[in-house]
Amino acid sequence: MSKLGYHHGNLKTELVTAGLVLADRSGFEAISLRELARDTNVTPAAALRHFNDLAHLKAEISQSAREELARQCLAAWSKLESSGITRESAIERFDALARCYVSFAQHHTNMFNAAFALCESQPATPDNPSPWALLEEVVEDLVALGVIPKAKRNEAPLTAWSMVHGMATLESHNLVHVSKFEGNTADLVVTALQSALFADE
Amino acid sequence: MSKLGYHHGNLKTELVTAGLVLADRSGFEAISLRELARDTNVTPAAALRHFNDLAHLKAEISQSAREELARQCLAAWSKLESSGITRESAIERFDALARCYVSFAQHHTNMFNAAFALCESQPATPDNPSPWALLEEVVEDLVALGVIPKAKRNEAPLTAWSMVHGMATLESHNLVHVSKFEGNTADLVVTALQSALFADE
DNA sequence: TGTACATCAGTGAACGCGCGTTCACTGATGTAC
DNA sequence: TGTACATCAGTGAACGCGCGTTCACTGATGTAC
Repeated sequence: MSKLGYHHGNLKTELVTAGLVLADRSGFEAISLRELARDTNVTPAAALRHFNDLAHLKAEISQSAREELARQCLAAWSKLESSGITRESAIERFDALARCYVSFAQHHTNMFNAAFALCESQPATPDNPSPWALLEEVVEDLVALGVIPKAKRNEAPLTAWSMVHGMATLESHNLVHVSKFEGNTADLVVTALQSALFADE
Repeated sequence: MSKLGYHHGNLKTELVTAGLVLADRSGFEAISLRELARDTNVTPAAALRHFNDLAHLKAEISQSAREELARQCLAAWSKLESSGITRESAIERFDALARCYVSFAQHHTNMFNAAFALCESQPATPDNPSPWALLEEVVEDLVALGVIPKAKRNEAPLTAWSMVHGMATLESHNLVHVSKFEGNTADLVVTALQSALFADE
């Protein structure tokens, strides 16, 4: 929040933000150190005072995209009418998470690809919030409430993730159009997962 | 097949092959025109006599990776003992396809990523063989044999693809280890899909 | 409160590099008669 | 079967570019006394 002083004050954060914006507009591959420096009105070398190299910066940008995905899912939850820990509310949250994940890939294709781009470095801190953590959480609730049988406890989160992530990936790569499917892909995911995971009764 | 003459004779094909090898070794992003020219003992400009630009060449390399995936699935089918058009044999083929797809991503990570990398161009001809076409084929068989109910005919292929492709993607991005799941991911996919798609009886 | 000084966070110039693509060219191949 | 000639598929040099990273530097900030 510093004025027009010599010191920027917030450069590290702004570099990541600029990277997210650039990735969203032009794709994760378009990110370069010099472009980010231009976008933040700073010398290229200045950026390297906050990151070892470009790879580390890109890793944090990718993380930031994952966190944005998780934040959108949280926002979708907060709009739900039901609450508490009933079966209905837990199922509703599960569905909302799956729908949000898929629709994020549909509507923010570049950012979704950035979120799961291959990176040469690892971020310094864990994702917060984390899409995977949200999924684990809601699946645990469903197990606790008996919606998902205890026998499936270990496998259920990964089953759900691969289905959801798979459809999201197909969406973001424009591969759904390869199939002639003419329906709502989020619905497809939700019903398939309910058949695969939920208890019969 | 020409000798050491001035004309290469097979350059177009060899460029794609060299690209596939390079992608497998160093990743799809490592592909450059000059590197491929070096690998085929040819001048960079020579490559551009066969492709408009690097983007078109990369698109064909990516296609070639998809075709390799499809070929491996076909090879897995040919090893199956059962044959004919019984329910058992169709289910076996379905399972084998899912397993092969996932295990391809596990064991040929770079090539799987190349197969579904984002490309700026489209290949000139359709994939042959095509992983998606194989999947459609076997699902159609399962519908015809009543293993998958007719009501699910339209959605079944995409459901199967997103599950299989999702797990494969998670494998190839080393994300399965984020979950603490300690089992066979191909088994997971197969059982989940059977629950989601197959008729109850 | 003022001052000396260490540390922090930038500048700006320069480096070397590999890249995609272009161009005029030339040797090899294939075809018409 | 031989020859003239068009076409094909390479060469090799050159272009301009944007890149990541380095370095010595300097102005701003914060701290000890």
